[in-house]
Amino acid sequence: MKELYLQNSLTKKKELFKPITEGFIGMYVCGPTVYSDVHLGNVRTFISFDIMYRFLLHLGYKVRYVRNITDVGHLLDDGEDRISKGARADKLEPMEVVQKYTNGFHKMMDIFNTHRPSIEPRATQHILEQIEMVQQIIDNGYGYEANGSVYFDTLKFHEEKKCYGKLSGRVIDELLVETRDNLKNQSDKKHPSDFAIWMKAAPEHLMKWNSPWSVGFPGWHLECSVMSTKYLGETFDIHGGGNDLKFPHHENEVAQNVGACNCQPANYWLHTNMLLMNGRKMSKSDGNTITPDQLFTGDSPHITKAYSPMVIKFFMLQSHYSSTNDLVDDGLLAAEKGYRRLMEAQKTLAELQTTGAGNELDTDVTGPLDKFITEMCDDFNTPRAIAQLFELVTKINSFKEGHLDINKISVDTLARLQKDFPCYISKVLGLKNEIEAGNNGELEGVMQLVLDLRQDARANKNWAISDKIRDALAEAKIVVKDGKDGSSWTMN
RNA sequence: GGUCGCGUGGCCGAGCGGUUAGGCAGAGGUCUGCAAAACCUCGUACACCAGUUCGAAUCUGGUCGCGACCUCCA
Repeated sequence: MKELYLQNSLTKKKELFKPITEGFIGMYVCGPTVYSDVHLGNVRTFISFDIMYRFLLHLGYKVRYVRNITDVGHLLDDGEDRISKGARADKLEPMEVVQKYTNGFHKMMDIFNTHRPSIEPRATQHILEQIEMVQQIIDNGYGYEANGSVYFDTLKFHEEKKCYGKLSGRVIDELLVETRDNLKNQSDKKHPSDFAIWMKAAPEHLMKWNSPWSVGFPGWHLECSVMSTKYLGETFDIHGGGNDLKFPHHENEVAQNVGACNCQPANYWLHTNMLLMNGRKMSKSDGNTITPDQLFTGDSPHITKAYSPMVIKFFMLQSHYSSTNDLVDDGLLAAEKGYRRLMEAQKTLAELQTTGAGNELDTDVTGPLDKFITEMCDDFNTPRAIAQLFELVTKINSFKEGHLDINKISVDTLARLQKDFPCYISKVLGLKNEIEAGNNGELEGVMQLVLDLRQDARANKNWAISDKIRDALAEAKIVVKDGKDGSSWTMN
């Protein structure tokens, strides 16, 4: 199997990937909290992990991809549960809220052509296991109960295990100082950096369960520790999430797992970077935000036109997952053209044939093909991998135009190109050909007739008729291109 | 305030000690009835200042600017 290198947040180094069990990979990614419509930033993160999942499958691994749905315990600043807030706002039962936005999330991820995870567990389905882990943490001496809530003892944990803050680069002494002001209204905690693993519920709280400590609900960080352990084991291969989750969420997750099982949950931690818009983080409060639907319809002051899901996805893949990605109209416009050129080349490629008389140009084709995989093996470098695809676009077009002699590549090489090029685009990068999708059989027949008539006019040098047909079609968003071997058309 | 990261040609965006990133836009050319498309050629960019080095966008220090996290966020 090809060597794969990953940038590991835990060690802050790029490392050769070694799975725990040869040929198998366990991957856990923190999923969304389903209390409102999906944010575009979520979309980028989950597209990034989908690409990783797809590529690992392509390399031949058997991957168990677990991505949770957070449906309890994720609190707002004022301490209110996000789901409860959504329930109040929409006048729904909490579980109706969860279902509504889970459905919406799935629909959006389908629109962006991502795979569903192998397992998609919900926090509320794992209350028993969460209670068990809380008990384990208490038994190991890292949890303490106060007024019905249970807290994780970060100071004791750090004194014994010396690893609190390793993932996020925090120093526990600083954490104690920094959050001192917040201590006043959280006096149940021994130390300000301690965090709740079980919370006693107020009487009006909508979602609560019985436990040895109180009628309450689990802490947000706990659910991921529990569900990753349940489905992937105490130690698994890859844990992912947005880099805004590094602290406190992932740091606390590590602490809980080490505290409960005395082992690191994941060998490799991967963090995706944020999606920006016009150079600033997307934020609802200052209007610097855009929804997927607004992008699809063009209904936003930030963009000049509508963009299709695949164009948006292609735009995102042109930057590396660990870099910020700045969503700007010019960038989207450029991505749209590049994406179309890629799709056109795919169509052109399907029609190429070679006699295989020579093989002088074989490496021109196999080189970029090989390099695509090499780049992807280098921490999923999609921008560089896509650059290799464009090298091939030029080759494909040159073969078609006759600028390069197609008979100078072997039958096998052309066959490989015709198999791998579309495979990399659709299977590895998950890009669908939206241009093709707009066509249908009936239109195909009509267009053939129209182009035949126009060809007759051209043969008679009747440019007036010929141009009239072309202009009228352009009005209907159909672009006619006159090539050497007749005319072709595409939907614009 | 603390921690971390970033500043690349008109725009997006890779690279992270010597070798063309790539896409889009722009200029010239080939082809074509014209156009479009396609192909070929082209710009010689790395915030600023100082240092290390035979050699720096890439390493070190400083300056300025931006961002993320520290409190809910993918």
